Amino acid sequence: MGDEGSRMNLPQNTDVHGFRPTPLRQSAANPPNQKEMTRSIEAMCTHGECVELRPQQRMSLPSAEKVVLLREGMLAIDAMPAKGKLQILDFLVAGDVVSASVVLPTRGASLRAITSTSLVSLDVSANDFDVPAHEYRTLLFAQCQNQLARVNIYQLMIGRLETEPRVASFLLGLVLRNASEDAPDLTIALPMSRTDIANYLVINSDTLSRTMMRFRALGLIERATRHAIRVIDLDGLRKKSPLAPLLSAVFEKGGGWLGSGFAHHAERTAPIHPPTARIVS
Amino acid sequence: MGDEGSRMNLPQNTDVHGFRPTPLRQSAANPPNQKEMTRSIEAMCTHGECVELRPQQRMSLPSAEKVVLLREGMLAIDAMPAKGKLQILDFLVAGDVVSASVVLPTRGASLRAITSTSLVSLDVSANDFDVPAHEYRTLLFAQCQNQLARVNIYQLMIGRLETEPRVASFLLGLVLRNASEDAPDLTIALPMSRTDIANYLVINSDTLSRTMMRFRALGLIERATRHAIRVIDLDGLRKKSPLAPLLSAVFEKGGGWLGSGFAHHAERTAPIHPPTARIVS
DNA sequence: CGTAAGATTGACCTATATCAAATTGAGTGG
DNA sequence: CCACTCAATTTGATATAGGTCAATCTTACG
Repeated sequence: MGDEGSRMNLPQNTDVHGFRPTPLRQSAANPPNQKEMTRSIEAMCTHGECVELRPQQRMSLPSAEKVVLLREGMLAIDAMPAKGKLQILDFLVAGDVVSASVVLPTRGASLRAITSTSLVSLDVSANDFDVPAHEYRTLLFAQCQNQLARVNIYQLMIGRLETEPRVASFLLGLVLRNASEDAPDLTIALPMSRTDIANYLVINSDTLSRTMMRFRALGLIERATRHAIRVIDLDGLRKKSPLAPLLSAVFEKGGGWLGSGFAHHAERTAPIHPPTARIVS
Repeated sequence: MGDEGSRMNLPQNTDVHGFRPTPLRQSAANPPNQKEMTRSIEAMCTHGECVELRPQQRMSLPSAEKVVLLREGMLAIDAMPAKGKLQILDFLVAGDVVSASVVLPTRGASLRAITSTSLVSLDVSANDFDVPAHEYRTLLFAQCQNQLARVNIYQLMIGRLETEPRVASFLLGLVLRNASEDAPDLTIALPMSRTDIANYLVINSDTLSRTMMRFRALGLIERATRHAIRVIDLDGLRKKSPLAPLLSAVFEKGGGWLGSGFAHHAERTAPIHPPTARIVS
């Protein structure tokens, strides 16, 4: 298909959403050479089909032999375990990959763009490009490990935590992922709607709203815009989340468990307009 | 350490639990040669440290460079997201592997033997044995994919399903994994306690009990022994589980999504005595 | 048999879901 | 620049699934 589909003249979106394509991160154990990896990815990209999606545009899941690499923007993985009950399994950011095994063919499962996104669809079995098969395998393995770690945190979040700890953990994860020690800009972007967040956390969006408001009343956070909040009392937030140590270990700079979380930088987040939805593929 | 630890004279346990060490299964995409794989595993085993665990014995999680391969028996992966709230992330059976990335270092996370188990601890970075590095990588990757698929189902189960569908899905998964088309023995073993199951499903054990009783009253299942139930009305069970199609696709013989589920054969399940707990390592 | 851990059952209560109404605010057209 | 419109969010009122606690009941095993 090439990169047809949806690359029409978006007023200014192409320039507005603030996501830089970041290189894939590796798992802590056996970290392959960073520069090498980046090159591999570039090479792989030239062999895949590029697709651009506009906000709220959907895409079917990659087939078994395919792997989708997100280069820019934010994607949601939607699933529908029970009729009418949407669950968002993950928010993906630049550098993340999706393969069929990451998202089983559940009824109603699909990828949905939160912001304008740019992605490449690669063929897993095609070993015949510039990239050595070994490197390629390593990359996939690293990503797989990565996904597993993310999924683990998610399991714990939606498993036994009550609403407050759950929301706190979500926010904390976002902050830790973004914050740099020197410039503690604790603003986090939430390009997705409250409903999306609620579906991710497996709570009601009303309940989410109430909880966020309570956090605001407690002086833990404040609202920057509708799609960005600033954390005021980081320690207070930590106290609300039993997963705080785990989140630090995994997401924090230097914590070094692995990279590539579901967060992204906030200061570049500008107005995001979700125009029309359209189905691709 | 070799295989010291806990191999004292258990009355008859060593002979009683009915788990055969099964070969690792592969993901559907790119399935490596089965016989080759089995050989790899054998070879790898000779290079790892073997450990035997008795029921309820605990073991710390494998360190980052290690991978634990379960050869026989059943293990639970315990985690404690919030103080006092145990969550069982997975039940592992012969052929499954655990690595650090599969279970993040959460507070209170550990492996616990449900039945007597036999396992090997392998060093991921040691590429210098009989097994070609390539094969080894492939194996790990396949297992990783495997885990991801399992984890996905789990997410959907504990995510948005209510109690009945959740329990039904759990049972259905177990049945589908065991049943062979010709001899539909719908007996499933539950070597773990109700509390363990409840902690896996993230529901209260009281609620689990009630639900199971309701299923029994509805004629969906009947109790064989305390640690085994028989499914009477498979279709009835399916109707209770929105995940039925997914479970079929993943676990059913010939469904061919992948192998290695959390279920195991039931007819060989004999009295299981959980004697004393002990901490290893 | 006796005993104790595990499983079932009942009574009650609370955290969230649900539903609906009120508010906000981003995009639009004058 | 302002009023207008519609969707997203917040907030209030109410309902309920499932959690909690305590009292049996079962069953494995000494």
